[in-house]
Amino acid sequence: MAKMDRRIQKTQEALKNAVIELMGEKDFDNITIQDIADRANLNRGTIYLHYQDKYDLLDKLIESQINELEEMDKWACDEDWMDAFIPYFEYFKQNHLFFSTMLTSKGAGPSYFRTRLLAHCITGFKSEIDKESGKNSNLKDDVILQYAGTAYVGVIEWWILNGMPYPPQEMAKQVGALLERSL
Amino acid sequence: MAKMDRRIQKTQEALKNAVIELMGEKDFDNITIQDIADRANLNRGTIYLHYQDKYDLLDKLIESQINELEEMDKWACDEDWMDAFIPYFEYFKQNHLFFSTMLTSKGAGPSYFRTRLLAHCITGFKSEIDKESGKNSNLKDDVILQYAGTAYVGVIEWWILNGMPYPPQEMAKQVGALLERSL
DNA sequence: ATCGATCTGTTGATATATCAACAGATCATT
DNA sequence: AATGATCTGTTGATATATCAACAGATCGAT
Repeated sequence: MAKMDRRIQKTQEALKNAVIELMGEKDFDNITIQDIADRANLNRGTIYLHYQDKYDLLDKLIESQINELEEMDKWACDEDWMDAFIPYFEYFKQNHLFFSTMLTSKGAGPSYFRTRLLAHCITGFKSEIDKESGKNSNLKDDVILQYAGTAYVGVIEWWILNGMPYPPQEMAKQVGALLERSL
Repeated sequence: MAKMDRRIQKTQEALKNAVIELMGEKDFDNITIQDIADRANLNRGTIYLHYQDKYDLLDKLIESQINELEEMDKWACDEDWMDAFIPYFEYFKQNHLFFSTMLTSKGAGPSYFRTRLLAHCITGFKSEIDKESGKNSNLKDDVILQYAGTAYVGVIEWWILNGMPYPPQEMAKQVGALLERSL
């Protein structure tokens, strides 16, 4: 995601917010391209410059959100295991509308987003499994990853859908501690 | 203001908000075109497509705000004298950030905007002076208009700068009653 | 007084967004 | 089944926004 033309950024941002808003009001299948264009204050044709149809739009929106997470992976890497999660939970908080909408939406398959998010987390955890201390010598990587991944996603989901009852730092500390035990 | 290209609307809206924000932070003279472009998330060159310099920008921004008021004059015309002001005060409330910033700004001349607003109001009142009942037979139009205009603008200013302590309807009723006596 | 840094206003090539119009698809109603 | 209304995806002409680069102006610090 080097540098994108400002107009594309704005268009995508407007579309993202429009979709989030509309999905809060009706089922995704009942949302029309015209609705999205109107809400985003864009010409309908503009949408087709970037996407095939509304499903492709939703896909790519999710994709780009996941990509932002991947971007964060590169920066915060070798920090303390607890603090490493602070920026993530701050990010979740900033985009909580997106996450809560995507995690609860019924329309576009029962949370296709959840699946994508889980896959991303598992990929990210792969290189973090402790291979040295021997504590995992009897455990399969598959199992560890699935365990830690669903746990992590589950906590994120719980935190978002319950109004983010703890501050990001607290969540980062807790989740960091738990993940360190699991991996 | 028939129908404007969406892009121009968005650009102007972004610039308006950027200028409002920045004027809340520093003196207008110390604001750079680059600042405005950055805040509005626009290319600096784009500003020059529409304006000569930052002073022209401010002028035109004020101008367009006044124009919106003129647009409203056309619609709400022959209604009840009290209710006629409701949309105006709702409009003031919606744009209260603009009004409060423009009315307090020291940089661009001690409220050039106030002068423009007053001129607009006086123009609007011209056709509303009671010529029939005879109650104004001893009074000069000039004086009446200046009196009512400054009074009206003064109340708007007070209302905005004091956090809009009464709802728009209440303000419309009060101001409507007072203006009816004066004109 | 000179430097370096920033701001300014402008240019040209390019990318993107807009708008109006189109034909075909879908869907609800009659 | 026919009708009308809306949605869809696409097109072409046009308008606007972007970006990088430029030279000159301004200003503060050395």
